[in-house]
Amino acid sequence: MHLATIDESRRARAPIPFGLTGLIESIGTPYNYGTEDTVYRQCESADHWYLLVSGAARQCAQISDGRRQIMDFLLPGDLFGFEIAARRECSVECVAENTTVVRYERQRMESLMEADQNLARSVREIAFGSIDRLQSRMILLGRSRASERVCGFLLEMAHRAQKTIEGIVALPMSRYDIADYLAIAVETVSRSLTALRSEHVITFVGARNFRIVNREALEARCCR
Amino acid sequence: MHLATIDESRRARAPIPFGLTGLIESIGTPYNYGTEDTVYRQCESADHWYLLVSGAARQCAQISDGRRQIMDFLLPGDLFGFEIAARRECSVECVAENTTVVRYERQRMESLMEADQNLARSVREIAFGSIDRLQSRMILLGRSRASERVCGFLLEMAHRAQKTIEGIVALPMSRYDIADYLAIAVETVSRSLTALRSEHVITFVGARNFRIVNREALEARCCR
DNA sequence: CGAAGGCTTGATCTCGGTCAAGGCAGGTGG
DNA sequence: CCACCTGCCTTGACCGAGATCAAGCCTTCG
Repeated sequence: MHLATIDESRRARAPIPFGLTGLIESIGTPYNYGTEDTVYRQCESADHWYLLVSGAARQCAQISDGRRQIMDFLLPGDLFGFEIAARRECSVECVAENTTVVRYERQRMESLMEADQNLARSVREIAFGSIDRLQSRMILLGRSRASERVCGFLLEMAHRAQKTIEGIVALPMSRYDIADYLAIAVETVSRSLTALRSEHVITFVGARNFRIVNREALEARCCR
Repeated sequence: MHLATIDESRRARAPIPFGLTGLIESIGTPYNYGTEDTVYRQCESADHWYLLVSGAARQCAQISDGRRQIMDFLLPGDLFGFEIAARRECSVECVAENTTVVRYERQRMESLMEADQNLARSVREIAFGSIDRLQSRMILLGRSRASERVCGFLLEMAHRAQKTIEGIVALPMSRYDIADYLAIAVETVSRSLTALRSEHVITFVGARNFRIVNREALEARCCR
């Protein structure tokens, strides 16, 4: 039931959240990136907020042992970069070609929120929504098997992604990214996907596109 | 470095956050609970915010397989219960005798925030702070060994707890609660604690109180 | 005193991490 | 056009951390 929560709150804010549409031109600055480009790095000063408009990115933290944890994948409509601290906790790197983000000065947003109660409430709700999603993800990381995480991930992507022709869902990120998002090994991701394919739950169109063949089976495998 | 983040943001908001001190009398209603009492349950309607004043509580979600995940332990000064959804995602149950919370009507807080920019900003910062802490916890759950989790937990408790005489730190919650918080088995919690004790990193005063003997060793074991 | 719940310890088993290798597709240079 | 390389993905074999099962201990409470 919590995986559903992820999707609902996600869907609610995509593709472009609240009244930001009008703000994009007025106070935001658009930027364009390619694959593997960095929007910002861990420990840089955190004085901007961002809105991802097109493409995809990953938000990740480097662990001291060299591995990394991907906190979230950022898709069109996602607002990100509002740390409370002065420094970035995570870096944000693009995973898709031609990724566009709009950047807003934090100070300016602050004063804008003072003036505009609707904006203030929207931002608050986005923050609370993030908390809900993070809690759901905590359950996923804490209390589920590797194969369940993969199923949950596929359902999440299917729900968030703009559906293309015939229900084909794109996976813009690599298997390595998926592994670091779900906190399991690449090999395990691969094995889980192979299992789902050989049991006709999903099919693949190349390595980076899939289609759900048996949604019931997929859902049954994710919540345990 | 992320475990440190947990502590910092935590300390910043305890014992009583921002200007709520004045609000407690004016618009909040105090409630008193005993051990195992429920403040609210999963799926109840979510139209109040709460401030924990004394005692301790756990915020937890029930998983379909019967297990549970404890999202957070609530200690004095913690504000909780701001779901975006209409229904509670988690239940909150007290773990200590004589736990006091103050309840605020959400509607009333909303309108108060419209009037008081400082309050609005404070709430926003609390929310962003929660996000930071949740992300740190995600790293903990995703990318660390069982023994590291236990060490991190002890350090967190030592930092949050009001220090009693001679650096003795109370663990108000049971081993089962700790296990569900760290997403490991009770037996593993017990074994890790035993190991730390037999290596003279900590000592116990009864089962529910401990003292850090060798802080360096404890810190070295948690961040990997 | 006995019962119950919390805590600890031991024995066993299993999921998934790690190591190793091979397949496949796209890009580059001869 | 083919050979080669490189990066990504998949598959297999093995092993270990930790879950699970089982049992005993200690404290508290009726």
